[in-house]
Amino acid sequence: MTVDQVRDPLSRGRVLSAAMAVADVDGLAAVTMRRVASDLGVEAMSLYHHVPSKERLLDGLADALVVEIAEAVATRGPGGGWGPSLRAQCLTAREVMVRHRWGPELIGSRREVPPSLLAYFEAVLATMIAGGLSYHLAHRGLHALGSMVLGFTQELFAVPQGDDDPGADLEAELAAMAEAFPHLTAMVASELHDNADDPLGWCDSQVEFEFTLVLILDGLARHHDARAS
Amino acid sequence: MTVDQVRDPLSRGRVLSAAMAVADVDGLAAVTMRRVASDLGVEAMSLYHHVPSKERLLDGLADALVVEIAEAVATRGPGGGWGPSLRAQCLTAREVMVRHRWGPELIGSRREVPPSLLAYFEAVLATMIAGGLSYHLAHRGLHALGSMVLGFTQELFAVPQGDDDPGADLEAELAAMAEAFPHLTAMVASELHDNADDPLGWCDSQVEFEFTLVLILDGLARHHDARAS
DNA sequence: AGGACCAGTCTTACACGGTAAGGTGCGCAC
DNA sequence: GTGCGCACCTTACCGTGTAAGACTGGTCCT
Repeated sequence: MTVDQVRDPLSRGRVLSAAMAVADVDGLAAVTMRRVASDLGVEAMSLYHHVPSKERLLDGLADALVVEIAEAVATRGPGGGWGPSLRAQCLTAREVMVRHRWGPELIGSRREVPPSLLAYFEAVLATMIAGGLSYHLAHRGLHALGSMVLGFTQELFAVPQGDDDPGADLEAELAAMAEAFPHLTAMVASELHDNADDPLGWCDSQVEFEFTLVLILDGLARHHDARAS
Repeated sequence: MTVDQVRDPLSRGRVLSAAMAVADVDGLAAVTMRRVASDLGVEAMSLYHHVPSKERLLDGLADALVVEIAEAVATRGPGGGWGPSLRAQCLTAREVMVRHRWGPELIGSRREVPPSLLAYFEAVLATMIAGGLSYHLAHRGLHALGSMVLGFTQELFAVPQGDDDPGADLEAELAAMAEAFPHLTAMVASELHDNADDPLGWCDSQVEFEFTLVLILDGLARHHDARAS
């Protein structure tokens, strides 16, 4: 019979959406090629036409999560100074993470940082720069707040992959990135300039960790002193 | 032939050690019943006499990790005031996490907090109490520092499991806990007392998150102001 | 000594996971 | 029509966790 309705043709996006739905309902462990496919009314192997492997599917899922965060954060109005804005942005990000409880587990299991994290960082960074913070301080703030929301021990700026294209249009790529993430590229440029003697040391996660640690310890000390007086 | 040497008899501890060795060398994904068994010169099913399931084995692995952290932290001398001591403790904890890169992924995947986390918290808390911090402030510090080191979004104090024993010796258990973790129990008692009207609200992770967030934002603001002046 | 018991290990077997290889049917260019 | 190619399906394989039960060697009672 030709009563079969025309099936809309599946796509990477639909696969990722289905995977996210499964994770939301039944947890990350339930995200299985067969399960996702079945939810889409399709066989498992069909997914491989839109996603190269399960590991990449999970990468995509992580990225989709970060996109959701970045979008939610971007639609936060400026509201007040940079402090309150940042606060609102972080709380929004946390809301998304809480909505998808599998977030930390998934992100923790990825070897590389989801590309869309750059968009999220750009938004947060823009707020700090608009508030007049130096690039250096903003960089540290990014680490501190990033680890708050995402729960990191890992390197934040581990660039995903070595290039596979010969790098002929590497310049063009950099230019595109500069346009998409102006504050981020400006920040990296500034930090690189300040660390001209040690170009690899501009982003040392141990140093950033200690900075955040001191921030917290100082904060606790001030609360303590305030009550003691 | 009886040339077989007497094999030392395997045990939960040896299983966990082997699992940790596998994770250290080849990552968490390589921790497989067959692989762990094979490294012990044994068949996979033999592990089940010492560990009820793979999930529980991973629970045990997470706990072993936290034990390592707690022990490393406990052997840190007092050195200076509470501030420097805390700093040293947190850096030590981080060292262990960095040594076992699978730590965040594993902890993120556990539904419940490893029991030995209490020992670690007790050590950190003891430092704060010795420094004169109030139980309330110390509680908040515990959250802030705990999420720094372990990368948490999850509830820290989610008590593992409902009781399976009828609770006849629940009192005895509480007494034992009070002896093993005196500061922790005192803190909980104090916080419960302060929240007598809402006994469930003494530990609201959202509130704790916001507190830590403000700590960081205030710290950034002070750095900014210091440079502006 | 002889047999019952038992804890620890191995063997076998199954269901379920990811995915390689190739088959099938539909829409389109000529 | 005929051929092509894409999107999907079928089949098959190997690796995983683990249930069920068989095989050891030792220990304890009698």
